[in-house]
Order: sequence, then C-alpha cells, then structure tokens
Amino acid sequence: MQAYPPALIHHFFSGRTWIEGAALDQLAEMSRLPGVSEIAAFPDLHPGKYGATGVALASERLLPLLVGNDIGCGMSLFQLDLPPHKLKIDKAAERLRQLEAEEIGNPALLLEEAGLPTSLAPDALGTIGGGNHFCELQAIDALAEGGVATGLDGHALYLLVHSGSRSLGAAFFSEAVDAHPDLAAGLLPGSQGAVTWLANHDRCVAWASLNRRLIAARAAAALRADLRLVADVPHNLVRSSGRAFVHYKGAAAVTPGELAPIAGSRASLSYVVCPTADVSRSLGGISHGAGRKYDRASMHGRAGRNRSEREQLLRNAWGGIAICDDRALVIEEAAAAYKDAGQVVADLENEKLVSVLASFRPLVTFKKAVDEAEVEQRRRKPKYRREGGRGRERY
DNA sequence: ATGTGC
Repeated sequence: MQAYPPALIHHFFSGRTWIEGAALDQLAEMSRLPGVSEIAAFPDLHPGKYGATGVALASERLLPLLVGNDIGCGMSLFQLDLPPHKLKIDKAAERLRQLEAEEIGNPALLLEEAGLPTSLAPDALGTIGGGNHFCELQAIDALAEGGVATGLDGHALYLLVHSGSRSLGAAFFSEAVDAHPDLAAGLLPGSQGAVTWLANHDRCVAWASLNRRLIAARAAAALRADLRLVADVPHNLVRSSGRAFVHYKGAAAVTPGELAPIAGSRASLSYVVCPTADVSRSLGGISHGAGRKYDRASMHGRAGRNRSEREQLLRNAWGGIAICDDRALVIEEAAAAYKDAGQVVADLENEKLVSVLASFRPLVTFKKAVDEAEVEQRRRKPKYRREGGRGRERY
C-alpha cells in the first residue's frame, strides 16, 4: 500500500470551545486516510461513526464512508408571512402536530420537476425522520444591520428545517458498502464505483433539498401561512474542487455571500450567518450547528429520568415547546446534549469565516408525533402475535 | 442517520 504524508489539519475553533479528545483522535486518523491532503475542523466537532463530524476534508479519492448514510442532509430556512406578535404557541403547536398529514401534492410530479426519477422514494417525501432532525418555528431574537440588508425581517416568523434523504441515502450507502469490501480505502476518480456513488449522491442531495422544501410547505400549510426560501445549505455531501473531492461531514458547504443557517439546540438560539471570502481557507465549509457534547447513549441517565423532568425538556426559556412523542428521543436530544451554538458562531466569527446576521429563538420544535392511524393498525394486526405461539405475546 | 425488526 502506498504511503501518503498525513494531511494538514486546520482547526477553526478556540480554546473556549469544548472539543472531545476522541474527536481529535479521529481527526488524526482521518488525516492518514489514502489521498487526503487537507482537513478543516469546525467548533461543532464531535466523534462520529466513521470519523469526526464537523469536518471538511479534501482527498483525491472519494470516501463515501465519511459522508455516511444521510447523503444530502442539510438545513433550510424559510420566512413565513406571519408576525410573531400574533402567535399563540399552543395553537401553533397543535397545528404543527398535524404537519406530516398535510397534502404535499403529486410526488411523481414534484420529483419530475426536481429533475429526479419519479420512482425515487416518493412516499418518504415531506417526512422529517428521526435523530437530530426537526422542523422548528422560530422568531428573530437579534438582528444585525447586515441582516436587515439581506431581507431578514424581525417582524416575521421563520421555519428552520433540518432533514436529509431518509431511506434513500441509507440504501445507496449500504449498496456501496456491499459492493466495495475495501470502501475505507476510498474510490478512485473515474472508477465505476465512484461514478455510480456520485450519481446516487447527486440524486440524494437534490431529493433532500426537495424534502426540506416540502416539510416547510407542510408546516406552512398547517399554520395557514405562505413562505419564502431564505437559505438551503447541505452539510453531508461531496463537492468536486479541481482534482480533489471535498467531503463535508456535518459541515455546511457554503458560498461566500450566501446565507447559511447554524442550528442551535431544542432550547438555545440558532443563527444565520454570511460566509466571507475567507471560507476558501476552510475548504468552503463552516459549522452546521451546535454539535453534540454528549452522545445519545450517555444522555440516558443524565437527563429526563422521571416524567416531570421529561416534560421540562419539552419547554424552553422563551415559552417555546417541542413536539416529540418519542421518550428516548426527548432525552437524547435534550439541550444539555449540545454545545452552545453562540460559542460556535463566536469562533467562526473570530476566524473571520462568517459575519453573524441574526439569531433566532425556538418557539415550536416539531420532531416526532405518534401516528395514531399507524398505532391503530398495529393494534389490529399485532406484529409479534404468531399462530404457533412462538416468541413473546405483546398484548 | 435508518419503516432503528429474525
């Protein structure tokens, strides 16, 4: 095997930001992957399954493991034609609870309009998914002069949507894993494996963007509002740059001058920033969110140990509420699991990668609502009931 | 992240 010199690792975070040692170890491992020339690490850096998250990485080989299974995942921000002063949070939450029951139109037609095959996971369109994904109703907390100039409006409500390619990216990911036993070593440019993965990748990026738009359209319909797209920025993808592939893993792939959302947590502020020309120093990447401080498993026992604590986790300091009927997810996504997005943004600003345009407070965070129809169907056809009585009875 | 399942 050919030996490569380890890649240059650039840190775009300060000593004030908590960075887990395991993530730095992963960075060092990633710098020794074949073909890697340069790595940019951002303040939301944290350990991930196939390498650290919060990273942009340039390599002459394609490294699908680094992008992971949610190919095309990203953040989109929309402005609503609703003023915050009229908002009744409980009423809005009640309406948003029905988000995924709202019509999205003809999926085949929507896919066709997006230049995608009509067979591409049409039934999953407009769904949020799990994990850290959400659709959040927000109001501007603070607005810089530069924010006003870009059309951000302190007297409007906003929707921030974080979602990806659902089962589609996962299917292409495992397809690549199955086809290439040595996928960790990367795919060579122009190889059949690289061409196939890149084509699937491009579809996932377009599908995920469409998905976020449809989630927002559903939310706007539930709120009886109209909406306009402010920003749409993916953070799990690859971009070609000359001879190199730049891999973004939990790092927003930005363009100088084009607005980018940086998500806070369920109970802390989110931001909209304007990337500067200096992002050429960070491989065109910036942070995409606050970044995890504690992994999902270690949150159990750390937060939400009893019912009243869990109920508290659904409320925030601004009177906002979260809709999440999944008890484990409430705990795993507690604000305490995340770093402070304000510190993340301060580091990026200090590195001259961005200017901050506005901060946003969370009012209603839609994560997961129990589908009553589905529950009812399961009740009729119990999954674990068998004729022969093998296995445990569920009811 | 994932219809998180034999």
